Amino acid sequence: MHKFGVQGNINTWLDQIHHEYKTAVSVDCVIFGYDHSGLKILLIPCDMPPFENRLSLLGDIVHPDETTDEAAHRVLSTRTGLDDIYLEQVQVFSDLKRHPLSRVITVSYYSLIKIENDDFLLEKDNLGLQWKNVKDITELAFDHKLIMDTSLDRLKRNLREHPIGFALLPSVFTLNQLQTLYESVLGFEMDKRNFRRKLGNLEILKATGETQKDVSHRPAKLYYFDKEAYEEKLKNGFSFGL
Amino acid sequence: MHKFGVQGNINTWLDQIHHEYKTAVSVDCVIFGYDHSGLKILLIPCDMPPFENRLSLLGDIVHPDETTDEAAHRVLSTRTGLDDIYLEQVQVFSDLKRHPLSRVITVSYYSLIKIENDDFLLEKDNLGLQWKNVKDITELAFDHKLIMDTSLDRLKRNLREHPIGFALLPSVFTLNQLQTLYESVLGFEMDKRNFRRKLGNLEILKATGETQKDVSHRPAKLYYFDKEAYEEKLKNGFSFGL
DNA sequence: TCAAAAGTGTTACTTCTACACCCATGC
DNA sequence: GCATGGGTGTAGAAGTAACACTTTTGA
Repeated sequence: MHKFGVQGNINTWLDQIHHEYKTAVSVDCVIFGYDHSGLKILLIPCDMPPFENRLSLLGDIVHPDETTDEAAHRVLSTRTGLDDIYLEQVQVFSDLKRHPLSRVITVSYYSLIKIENDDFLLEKDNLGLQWKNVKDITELAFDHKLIMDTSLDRLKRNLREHPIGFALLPSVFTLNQLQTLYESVLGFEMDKRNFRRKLGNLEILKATGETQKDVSHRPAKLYYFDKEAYEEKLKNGFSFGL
Repeated sequence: MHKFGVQGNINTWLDQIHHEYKTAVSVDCVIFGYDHSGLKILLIPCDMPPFENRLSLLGDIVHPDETTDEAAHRVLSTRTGLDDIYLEQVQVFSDLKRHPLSRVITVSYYSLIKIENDDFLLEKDNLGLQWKNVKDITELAFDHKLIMDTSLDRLKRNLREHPIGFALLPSVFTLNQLQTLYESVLGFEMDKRNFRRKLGNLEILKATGETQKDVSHRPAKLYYFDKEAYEEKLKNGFSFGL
């Protein structure tokens, strides 16, 4: 093999590239939801051999007139009817054999949605669309299990460094719900008093003044994430951490 | 616009995709090097209009028979003759107008090399290939400035959380060289004694027993990064941090 | 003997961890 | 009145940040 600089810079050579250098590009979305039973992702049955009996992530080919971010947003809004969803690019998977029909390079995203808003599951075009507990997922179609695991690692990290957990909870929540979310996703228990003290110091939660109703114990105060306060603090060099 | 589930799962619909949904995919490498004058990246002149007077990152189209990781490694080894280079995927850039000739989705990588090994600059096929100080770079061809900035952010973060700084230094170095690297990349000064204490506690550096030669001051001890010790510690739940 | 970087400890402050009891509500 | 989760403070440990002088070498 030649050693140095024999091929051109892509940017100078692109006009020599013919269509066999082109490839299909897709996006795959790991859509996380959360409820009392734990962290879940949204899956759909796969009908492509040899994966007919498996579930797969939601994805689609990237269209010529959209960015990959836009494609991911399109997949989400088409499937769920939801806009303004937390969405983050994870990474590219480009294994040659990852797709049985042809070469498909995929860009993975993860997103966080409030599981309470899942009326879209009833839509007739969404047949088979379902939530699965992350802990119960042992295999998926294609390399989607790998994509899920990679996204989950990313989620765990971001959960501690950015105020994104709120995107998985109802817009108003109790401190215990928040702590349980953290424990469930991260996989270890946290001390109640320390957790609450840290949150208090952050000063990004506001009490609604309301409390829980119809619970057979002392009702908890309800809070919401004060995004404006958070962004104001960001400007002053503040950084979130739990 | 239709609302729900009208398009198929990519995985079930791929056979319907014709070639106009295919696109060129490239990799672009932000190759970092470091010496006393600071952090640099490797650039090459661009000869594609309208960027004839700008420099660009090293990149190439992804071939049909290779992953994007392999393409990035190929670009690196073809240009520099170096193998076994630290390489990490950053993210995809897919803006529709990012490339003047046609749509090109690019996967960016950053890599770290020991600048002392830059004989490859002399190769005839590498005409114009050059190191530029990151601080002096105000514009690049295409969206490469954005790619550089994004990669630099990633580097800064990883530098504090993973033992990667060593990949930019000679295989044997002084503690002061290491500290200066950190200060230069991260952009703030660190306390010498605290820095050394932290490093000592990590127990991943070993003294060679040698010292600097031919310096007109007290010669510093030389160290190397003990990768085996580091990986052993990793298994026991250790995590790097500076 | 001077210049220049190497090397080394202590103290105050901040943050983190571990831990136990009373409170408000529904049944 | 009892079961259930809600809500609160303190003390010890660990880690971080700030700070100055002596040493070794070459010129």
